[in-house]
Amino acid sequence: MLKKSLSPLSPAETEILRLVWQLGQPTVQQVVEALPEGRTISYATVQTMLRRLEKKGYLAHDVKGKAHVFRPLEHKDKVLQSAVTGFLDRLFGGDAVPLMQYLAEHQHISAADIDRLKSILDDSGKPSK
Amino acid sequence: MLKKSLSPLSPAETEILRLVWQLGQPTVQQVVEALPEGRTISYATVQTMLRRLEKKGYLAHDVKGKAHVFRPLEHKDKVLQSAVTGFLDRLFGGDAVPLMQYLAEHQHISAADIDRLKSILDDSGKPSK
DNA sequence: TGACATGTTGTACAAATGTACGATATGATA
DNA sequence: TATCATATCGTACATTTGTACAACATGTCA
Repeated sequence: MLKKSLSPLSPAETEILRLVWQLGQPTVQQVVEALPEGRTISYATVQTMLRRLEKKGYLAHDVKGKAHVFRPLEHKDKVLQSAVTGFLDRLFGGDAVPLMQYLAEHQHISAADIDRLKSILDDSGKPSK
Repeated sequence: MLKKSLSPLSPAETEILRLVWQLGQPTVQQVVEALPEGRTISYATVQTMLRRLEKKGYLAHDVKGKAHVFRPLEHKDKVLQSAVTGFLDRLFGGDAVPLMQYLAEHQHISAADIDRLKSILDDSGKPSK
């Protein structure tokens, strides 16, 4: 069986896909409502994005009343994998460390987050056992 | 004085801009040679990217012999800022923590890197002095 | 059951993107 | 100085992207 690799996601599509993950099984309307403050795109545009995501194989929909309810088809991890890898390659030549440094320095990371990350880092540092 | 915000960078432009940073003051030829293994795009295409980057205000060039020598106009940090922020917003709703977790879990981070990151995290955790 | 609000569908379209060819200019070299 | 190799410049062009309108369909409620 040939494993069709996913079509590339455009930035705007990525943005919408994230909202679908966040919402679970949203309708177009719900996605629109979940758009972040200040991000104003029309209902029709969101709909187009969802349509394209479906065509590209990232989503499927069920009909509920007269509305479409969208749900993810591809595993989120898989999508993250390729999105993050692509980004990392383009901007940092594939090296995660400078990106992590950048994030550590420029983003707001809470004390709790720090502990959590530290333990992940510890685990990956000292393999298994 | 109005501070014109930078035009958005396309993925392919980003890829090329990174190489310019890496190389310092490269010619088209040098950028082509620095392309990662397996990334095959023609000289002419790289040239177009450099031209567009220049038009968008990210690069300038000097003439050296018959070749153009490109150099960054915008500060790398500023570009990283907007590229990382955009990516983070689209894929993680602006929250850096899940991205860091993802990187910590999926990328190869050396023990030395871990120490380095931990100290950065410590510093950002306990604000100054 | 007829109108209304709300959905989807079909379609459009300018701009951006990724890719590159052909023509022309120009240092270098014999 | 004539030729060659190497640059740039102008241009092209199919796709993709971002955005959205108009038309048609369909639950719902009075």
